[in-house]
Amino acid sequence: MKVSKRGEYALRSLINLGIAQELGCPMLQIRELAKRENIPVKFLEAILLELNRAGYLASKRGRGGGYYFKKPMRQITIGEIVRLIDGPLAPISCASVTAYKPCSCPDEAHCGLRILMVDVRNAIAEILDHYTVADTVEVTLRKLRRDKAPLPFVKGGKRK
Amino acid sequence: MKVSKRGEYALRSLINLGIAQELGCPMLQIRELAKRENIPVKFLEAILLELNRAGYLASKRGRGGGYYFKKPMRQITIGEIVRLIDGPLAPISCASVTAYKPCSCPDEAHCGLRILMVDVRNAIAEILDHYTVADTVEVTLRKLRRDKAPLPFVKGGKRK
DNA sequence: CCTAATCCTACCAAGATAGTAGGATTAGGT
DNA sequence: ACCTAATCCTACTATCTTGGTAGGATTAGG
Repeated sequence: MKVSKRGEYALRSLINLGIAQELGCPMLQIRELAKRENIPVKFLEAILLELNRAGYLASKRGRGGGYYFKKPMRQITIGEIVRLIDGPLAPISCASVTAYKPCSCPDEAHCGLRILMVDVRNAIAEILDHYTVADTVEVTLRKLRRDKAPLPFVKGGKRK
Repeated sequence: MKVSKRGEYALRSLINLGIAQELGCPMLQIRELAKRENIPVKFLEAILLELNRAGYLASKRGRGGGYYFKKPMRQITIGEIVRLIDGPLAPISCASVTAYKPCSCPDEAHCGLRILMVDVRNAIAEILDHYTVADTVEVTLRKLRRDKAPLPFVKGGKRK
Protein backbone atom coordinates (compact mmCIF):
# COMPACT_ATOMS: atom_id res chain seq x y z
CA MET A 1 0.00 0.00 0.00
CA LYS A 2 2.98 2.25 -0.53
CA VAL A 3 3.36 5.70 -1.99
CA SER A 4 6.66 5.92 -3.88
CA LYS A 5 9.53 8.16 -2.84
CA ARG A 6 8.80 10.18 -5.93
CA GLY A 7 5.24 10.69 -4.76
CA GLU A 8 6.30 11.48 -1.23
CA TYR A 9 8.86 14.02 -2.45
CA ALA A 10 6.29 15.67 -4.69
CA LEU A 11 3.93 16.09 -1.74
CA ARG A 12 6.67 17.34 0.57
CA SER A 13 7.72 19.89 -2.01
CA LEU A 14 4.21 21.20 -2.52
CA ILE A 15 3.71 21.48 1.22
CA ASN A 16 6.98 23.33 1.70
CA LEU A 17 6.17 25.62 -1.18
CA GLY A 18 2.87 26.28 0.53
CA ILE A 19 4.49 27.01 3.87
CA ALA A 20 6.92 29.40 2.20
CA GLN A 21 4.11 31.14 0.37
CA GLU A 22 2.13 31.49 3.56
CA LEU A 23 5.18 33.08 5.18
CA GLY A 24 5.55 35.63 2.42
CA CYS A 25 8.08 33.86 0.27
CA PRO A 26 6.10 32.53 -2.69
CA MET A 27 9.08 31.29 -4.73
CA LEU A 28 11.66 28.66 -3.82
CA GLN A 29 14.57 27.16 -5.65
CA ILE A 30 15.05 23.46 -6.20
CA ARG A 31 18.18 23.58 -4.07
CA GLU A 32 16.39 25.06 -1.09
CA LEU A 33 13.60 22.49 -1.25
CA ALA A 34 16.03 19.63 -1.72
CA LYS A 35 18.21 20.71 1.18
CA ARG A 36 15.34 21.10 3.60
CA GLU A 37 13.89 17.67 2.86
CA ASN A 38 17.12 15.78 2.19
CA ILE A 39 16.16 14.99 -1.38
CA PRO A 40 18.77 14.54 -4.13
CA VAL A 41 18.73 17.77 -6.15
CA LYS A 42 18.65 16.20 -9.59
CA PHE A 43 15.91 13.78 -8.59
CA LEU A 44 13.79 16.59 -7.21
CA GLU A 45 14.41 18.58 -10.38
CA ALA A 46 12.67 15.88 -12.41
CA ILE A 47 9.77 15.74 -9.99
CA LEU A 48 9.19 19.48 -9.98
CA LEU A 49 9.37 19.48 -13.74
CA GLU A 50 6.55 16.96 -13.78
CA LEU A 51 4.47 19.08 -11.43
CA ASN A 52 5.20 22.01 -13.70
CA ARG A 53 4.10 20.15 -16.84
CA ALA A 54 0.96 18.97 -15.07
CA GLY A 55 0.01 22.57 -14.38
CA TYR A 56 0.43 22.67 -10.62
CA LEU A 57 3.60 24.71 -10.50
CA ALA A 58 5.13 27.48 -12.58
CA SER A 59 8.77 28.42 -12.72
CA LYS A 60 11.01 31.33 -13.38
CA ARG A 61 14.26 30.51 -15.12
CA GLY A 62 17.64 32.08 -14.81
CA ARG A 63 19.20 33.90 -11.90
CA GLY A 64 16.80 34.55 -9.06
CA GLY A 65 14.46 31.95 -10.49
CA GLY A 66 12.58 29.19 -8.78
CA TYR A 67 9.24 27.45 -8.44
CA TYR A 68 5.89 28.76 -7.27
CA PHE A 69 2.26 27.69 -7.41
CA LYS A 70 0.45 28.08 -10.68
CA LYS A 71 -2.74 26.52 -9.35
CA PRO A 72 -3.90 27.81 -5.94
CA MET A 73 -2.90 25.33 -3.27
CA ARG A 74 -6.42 25.35 -1.87
CA GLN A 75 -7.48 23.68 -5.12
CA ILE A 76 -4.84 20.96 -5.14
CA THR A 77 -5.88 17.80 -3.33
CA ILE A 78 -3.36 15.31 -2.01
CA GLY A 79 -5.25 12.60 -3.87
CA GLU A 80 -4.74 14.08 -7.30
CA ILE A 81 -1.01 14.36 -6.72
CA VAL A 82 -0.77 10.75 -5.57
CA ARG A 83 -2.76 9.67 -8.62
CA LEU A 84 -0.55 11.73 -10.91
CA ILE A 85 2.67 10.21 -9.61
CA ASP A 86 1.68 6.76 -8.38
CA GLY A 87 -1.52 5.91 -10.20
CA PRO A 88 -4.94 4.85 -8.88
CA LEU A 89 -5.67 4.78 -5.14
CA ALA A 90 -7.47 1.42 -5.18
CA PRO A 91 -5.52 -1.60 -3.88
CA ILE A 92 -6.66 -3.73 -6.80
CA SER A 93 -7.60 -2.49 -10.24
CA CYS A 94 -11.18 -3.76 -10.23
CA ALA A 95 -11.86 -1.61 -7.14
CA SER A 96 -10.77 1.62 -8.79
CA VAL A 97 -13.35 4.31 -9.47
CA THR A 98 -11.21 6.57 -11.63
CA ALA A 99 -9.29 3.82 -13.45
CA TYR A 100 -11.34 0.64 -13.32
CA LYS A 101 -9.94 -2.45 -14.99
CA PRO A 102 -11.34 -5.97 -14.65
CA CYS A 103 -9.30 -8.40 -12.60
CA SER A 104 -8.70 -12.09 -13.18
CA CYS A 105 -11.56 -13.35 -11.04
CA PRO A 106 -14.35 -15.34 -12.71
CA ASP A 107 -17.35 -13.61 -11.17
CA GLU A 108 -16.85 -10.00 -10.23
CA ALA A 109 -20.49 -9.45 -9.34
CA HIS A 110 -20.21 -11.84 -6.41
CA CYS A 111 -16.62 -11.16 -5.38
CA GLY A 112 -16.40 -10.43 -1.65
CA LEU A 113 -12.80 -9.31 -1.98
CA ARG A 114 -13.76 -6.63 -4.45
CA ILE A 115 -16.43 -5.23 -2.10
CA LEU A 116 -13.88 -5.03 0.65
CA MET A 117 -11.29 -3.37 -1.55
CA VAL A 118 -13.82 -0.85 -2.78
CA ASP A 119 -14.40 0.03 0.85
CA VAL A 120 -10.69 0.48 1.37
CA ARG A 121 -10.41 2.53 -1.78
CA ASN A 122 -13.25 4.77 -0.62
CA ALA A 123 -11.73 5.20 2.81
CA ILE A 124 -8.46 6.31 1.25
CA ALA A 125 -10.12 8.59 -1.28
CA GLU A 126 -12.33 10.08 1.44
CA ILE A 127 -9.21 11.44 3.07
CA LEU A 128 -6.87 12.13 0.17
CA ASP A 129 -9.45 13.68 -2.13
CA HIS A 130 -10.78 15.89 0.64
CA TYR A 131 -7.55 17.28 2.03
CA THR A 132 -5.75 19.88 -0.01
CA VAL A 133 -2.18 21.07 0.05
CA ALA A 134 -3.45 24.20 1.80
CA ASP A 135 -5.01 22.11 4.58
CA THR A 136 -1.78 20.26 5.15
CA VAL A 137 0.18 23.50 5.18
CA GLU A 138 -2.20 24.86 7.79
CA VAL A 139 -1.82 21.84 10.04
CA THR A 140 1.94 22.02 9.80
CA LEU A 141 2.10 25.75 10.54
CA ARG A 142 -0.27 25.38 13.47
CA LYS A 143 1.94 22.72 14.99
CA LEU A 144 5.09 24.73 14.44
CA ARG A 145 3.59 27.81 16.07
CA ARG A 146 2.10 25.91 18.96
CA ASP A 147 5.54 24.53 19.82
CA LYS A 148 7.18 27.88 19.07
CA ALA A 149 9.50 26.09 16.65
CA PRO A 150 11.57 28.17 14.21
CA LEU A 151 9.66 28.84 11.00
CA PRO A 152 11.41 27.87 7.79
CA PHE A 153 11.82 30.02 4.69
CA VAL A 154 11.48 33.30 6.60
CA LYS A 155 12.91 36.30 4.77
CA GLY A 156 16.36 37.31 5.93
CA GLY A 157 16.83 34.06 7.76
CA LYS A 158 19.29 32.46 5.41
CA ARG A 159 20.13 35.23 3.00
CA LYS A 160 22.23 38.37 3.43
CA MET B 1 -1.39 2.06 -3.03
CA LYS B 2 -1.42 -1.35 -4.66
CA VAL B 3 -1.68 -4.84 -3.26
CA SER B 4 0.50 -7.16 -5.34
CA LYS B 5 -0.84 -10.00 -7.46
CA ARG B 6 0.77 -12.34 -5.00
CA GLY B 7 -1.20 -10.74 -2.18
CA GLU B 8 -4.40 -10.69 -4.17
CA TYR B 9 -4.02 -14.37 -5.08
CA ALA B 10 -3.33 -15.28 -1.46
CA LEU B 11 -6.55 -13.57 -0.39
CA ARG B 12 -8.60 -15.09 -3.20
CA SER B 13 -7.33 -18.53 -2.30
CA LEU B 14 -8.18 -18.15 1.37
CA ILE B 15 -11.64 -16.91 0.49
CA ASN B 16 -12.25 -19.79 -1.90
CA LEU B 17 -10.98 -22.24 0.64
CA GLY B 18 -13.41 -20.69 3.09
CA ILE B 19 -16.32 -20.95 0.67
CA ALA B 20 -15.49 -24.57 -0.01
CA GLN B 21 -15.26 -25.33 3.70
CA GLU B 22 -18.58 -23.64 4.32
CA LEU B 23 -20.11 -25.81 1.61
CA GLY B 24 -18.81 -29.00 3.18
CA CYS B 25 -15.64 -29.42 1.21
CA PRO B 26 -12.85 -28.42 3.58
CA MET B 27 -9.93 -29.44 1.38
CA LEU B 28 -9.00 -28.17 -2.07
CA GLN B 29 -6.14 -28.88 -4.42
CA ILE B 30 -3.86 -26.23 -5.85
CA ARG B 31 -5.13 -27.07 -9.31
CA GLU B 32 -8.76 -26.48 -8.40
CA LEU B 33 -8.00 -23.14 -6.79
CA ALA B 34 -5.80 -22.06 -9.66
CA LYS B 35 -8.35 -23.00 -12.26
CA ARG B 36 -11.20 -21.20 -10.56
CA GLU B 37 -9.29 -17.94 -10.19
CA ASN B 38 -7.18 -18.10 -13.35
CA ILE B 39 -3.92 -18.19 -11.47
CA PRO B 40 -0.81 -19.95 -12.85
CA VAL B 41 -0.56 -23.23 -10.95
CA LYS B 42 3.13 -23.04 -10.10
CA PHE B 43 2.82 -19.46 -8.92
CA LEU B 44 -0.09 -20.33 -6.67
CA GLU B 45 1.86 -23.29 -5.36
CA ALA B 46 4.52 -20.96 -4.01
CA ILE B 47 1.90 -18.70 -2.45
CA LEU B 48 0.06 -21.51 -0.70
CA LEU B 49 3.35 -22.84 0.56
CA GLU B 50 4.00 -19.48 2.16
CA LEU B 51 0.56 -19.48 3.79
CA ASN B 52 1.33 -22.99 4.99
CA ARG B 53 4.68 -21.98 6.50
CA ALA B 54 3.07 -18.97 8.13
CA GLY B 55 0.64 -21.26 9.91
CA TYR B 56 -2.59 -20.30 8.16
CA LEU B 57 -3.01 -23.41 6.06
CA ALA B 58 -2.17 -27.06 6.46
CA SER B 59 -1.75 -29.57 3.69
CA LYS B 60 -2.04 -33.21 2.98
CA ARG B 61 0.48 -34.62 0.55
CA GLY B 62 0.19 -37.38 -1.96
CA ARG B 63 -2.84 -38.65 -3.79
CA GLY B 64 -6.10 -37.13 -2.59
CA GLY B 65 -4.14 -34.37 -0.89
CA GLY B 66 -4.75 -30.65 -0.83
CA TYR B 67 -4.91 -27.59 1.35
CA TYR B 68 -7.20 -26.71 4.23
CA PHE B 69 -7.32 -24.21 7.07
CA LYS B 70 -5.03 -24.77 9.99
CA LYS B 71 -6.10 -21.57 11.72
CA PRO B 72 -9.87 -20.98 11.87
CA MET B 73 -10.83 -18.52 9.16
CA ARG B 74 -12.74 -16.44 11.72
CA GLN B 75 -9.38 -15.65 13.28
CA ILE B 76 -7.59 -14.64 10.10
CA THR B 77 -7.91 -10.96 9.26
CA ILE B 78 -7.39 -9.64 5.76
CA GLY B 79 -4.91 -7.16 7.18
CA GLU B 80 -2.52 -9.76 8.52
CA ILE B 81 -2.42 -11.53 5.17
CA VAL B 82 -1.71 -8.28 3.33
CA ARG B 83 1.05 -7.49 5.82
CA LEU B 84 2.51 -10.97 5.46
CA ILE B 85 2.72 -10.78 1.70
CA ASP B 86 3.05 -7.07 0.92
CA GLY B 87 4.37 -5.51 4.10
CA PRO B 88 3.05 -2.61 6.19
CA LEU B 89 -0.28 -0.97 5.39
CA ALA B 90 0.94 2.60 5.83
CA PRO B 91 1.61 4.61 2.65
CA ILE B 92 4.91 5.91 4.02
CA SER B 93 7.11 4.17 6.54
CA CYS B 94 6.99 6.87 9.21
CA ALA B 95 3.19 6.47 9.36
CA SER B 96 3.34 2.75 10.11
CA VAL B 97 2.17 1.53 13.50
CA THR B 98 3.41 -2.05 13.23
CA ALA B 99 6.63 -1.30 11.32
CA TYR B 100 7.59 2.31 11.99
CA LYS B 101 10.74 3.62 10.36
CA PRO B 102 11.80 7.27 10.28
CA CYS B 103 11.55 9.03 6.94
CA SER B 104 13.87 11.60 5.43
CA CYS B 105 12.03 14.66 6.67
CA PRO B 106 13.84 17.02 9.04
CA ASP B 107 11.13 17.49 11.65
CA GLU B 108 8.74 14.61 12.04
CA ALA B 109 7.00 16.12 15.05
CA HIS B 110 5.62 18.93 12.91
CA CYS B 111 5.13 17.08 9.65
CA GLY B 112 1.64 17.62 8.29
CA LEU B 113 2.11 14.94 5.67
CA ARG B 114 2.81 12.35 8.32
CA ILE B 115 -0.38 13.21 10.21
CA LEU B 116 -2.36 12.80 7.04
CA MET B 117 -0.71 9.51 6.18
CA VAL B 118 -1.31 8.20 9.68
CA ASP B 119 -4.98 8.96 9.11
CA VAL B 120 -4.90 7.05 5.84
CA ARG B 121 -3.08 4.17 7.48
CA ASN B 122 -5.67 4.04 10.25
CA ALA B 123 -8.54 4.14 7.80
CA ILE B 124 -7.06 1.19 5.92
CA ALA B 125 -6.26 -0.76 9.08
CA GLU B 126 -9.72 -0.04 10.47
CA ILE B 127 -11.15 -2.05 7.61
CA LEU B 128 -8.51 -4.68 6.90
CA ASP B 129 -7.75 -5.54 10.52
CA HIS B 130 -11.42 -5.79 11.36
CA TYR B 131 -12.63 -7.98 8.52
CA THR B 132 -11.71 -11.64 8.60
CA VAL B 133 -11.61 -14.24 5.89
CA ALA B 134 -14.82 -15.65 7.38
CA ASP B 135 -16.57 -12.28 6.98
CA THR B 136 -15.56 -12.07 3.35
CA VAL B 137 -16.70 -15.63 2.73
CA GLU B 138 -20.06 -14.79 4.26
CA VAL B 139 -20.54 -11.73 2.09
CA THR B 140 -19.67 -13.70 -1.02
CA LEU B 141 -21.99 -16.60 -0.18
CA ARG B 142 -24.83 -14.24 0.64
CA LYS B 143 -24.47 -12.56 -2.74
CA LEU B 144 -24.30 -15.86 -4.58
CA ARG B 145 -27.43 -17.16 -2.86
CA ARG B 146 -29.35 -13.94 -3.29
CA ASP B 147 -28.78 -14.13 -7.04
CA LYS B 148 -29.33 -17.89 -7.07
CA ALA B 149 -25.97 -18.29 -8.76
CA PRO B 150 -24.41 -21.76 -8.94
CA LEU B 151 -22.31 -22.49 -5.86
CA PRO B 152 -18.73 -23.55 -6.51
CA PHE B 153 -16.96 -26.54 -4.97
CA VAL B 154 -20.17 -28.45 -4.29
CA LYS B 155 -19.67 -32.16 -3.88
CA GLY B 156 -20.51 -34.20 -6.95
CA GLY B 157 -20.56 -31.12 -9.09
CA LYS B 158 -17.33 -31.67 -10.93
CA ARG B 159 -16.32 -35.18 -9.90
CA LYS B 160 -17.71 -38.56 -10.91
C1' DC C 1 4.99 -49.73 -7.33
C1' DC C 2 2.61 -46.37 -10.10
C1' DT C 3 0.59 -42.10 -9.85
C1' DA C 4 -0.92 -37.92 -8.03
C1' DA C 5 -0.35 -34.67 -4.97
C1' DT C 6 2.59 -31.28 -2.15
C1' DC C 7 7.40 -29.59 -1.11
C1' DC C 8 11.51 -27.09 -2.31
C1' DT C 9 15.29 -24.60 -4.64
C1' DA C 10 16.71 -22.10 -8.17
C1' DC C 11 16.22 -19.28 -11.90
C1' DC C 12 14.54 -15.55 -15.12
C1' DA C 13 12.52 -11.65 -17.97
C1' DA C 14 10.36 -7.41 -17.67
C1' DG C 15 9.21 -3.43 -15.36
C1' DA C 16 9.42 -0.13 -11.60
C1' DT C 17 12.25 2.59 -8.55
C1' DA C 18 15.48 5.83 -7.30
C1' DG C 19 18.36 8.03 -8.81
C1' DT C 20 22.77 10.25 -12.02
C1' DA C 21 25.11 12.72 -15.97
C1' DG C 22 25.57 16.21 -18.96
C1' DG C 23 24.38 19.54 -21.47
C1' DA C 24 20.76 23.34 -23.58
C1' DT C 25 18.31 27.31 -22.51
C1' DT C 26 17.09 31.50 -20.15
C1' DA C 27 17.58 35.61 -17.48
C1' DG C 28 19.77 38.84 -13.99
C1' DG C 29 23.75 41.59 -12.59
C1' DT C 30 27.76 44.01 -13.71
C1' DA D 1 28.54 41.90 -23.88
C1' DC D 2 29.39 38.43 -20.72
C1' DC D 3 29.39 35.70 -16.61
C1' DT D 4 26.74 33.17 -13.64
C1' DA D 5 22.91 31.03 -11.70
C1' DA D 6 18.89 29.08 -12.33
C1' DT D 7 15.47 25.88 -14.84
C1' DC D 8 14.76 22.62 -18.83
C1' DC D 9 15.46 18.30 -21.11
C1' DT D 10 17.13 13.74 -22.67
C1' DA D 11 19.31 9.82 -21.74
C1' DC D 12 21.33 6.51 -18.98
C1' DT D 13 22.01 3.09 -15.02
C1' DA D 14 22.09 0.12 -11.07
C1' DT D 15 19.19 -2.20 -8.02
C1' DC D 16 14.97 -4.18 -6.51
C1' DT D 17 10.37 -6.01 -7.13
C1' DT D 18 7.08 -8.50 -9.60
C1' DG D 19 5.16 -12.25 -11.68
C1' DG D 20 6.17 -15.83 -12.92
C1' DT D 21 8.82 -20.86 -14.74
C1' DA D 22 11.58 -25.27 -14.42
C1' DG D 23 12.68 -29.32 -12.54
C1' DG D 24 13.08 -32.34 -9.44
C1' DA D 25 12.42 -34.45 -4.25
C1' DT D 26 9.18 -36.21 -1.17
C1' DT D 27 5.00 -38.34 0.39
C1' DA D 28 0.99 -41.19 0.34
C1' DG D 29 -3.14 -43.65 -1.67
C1' DG D 30 -4.76 -47.51 -4.68
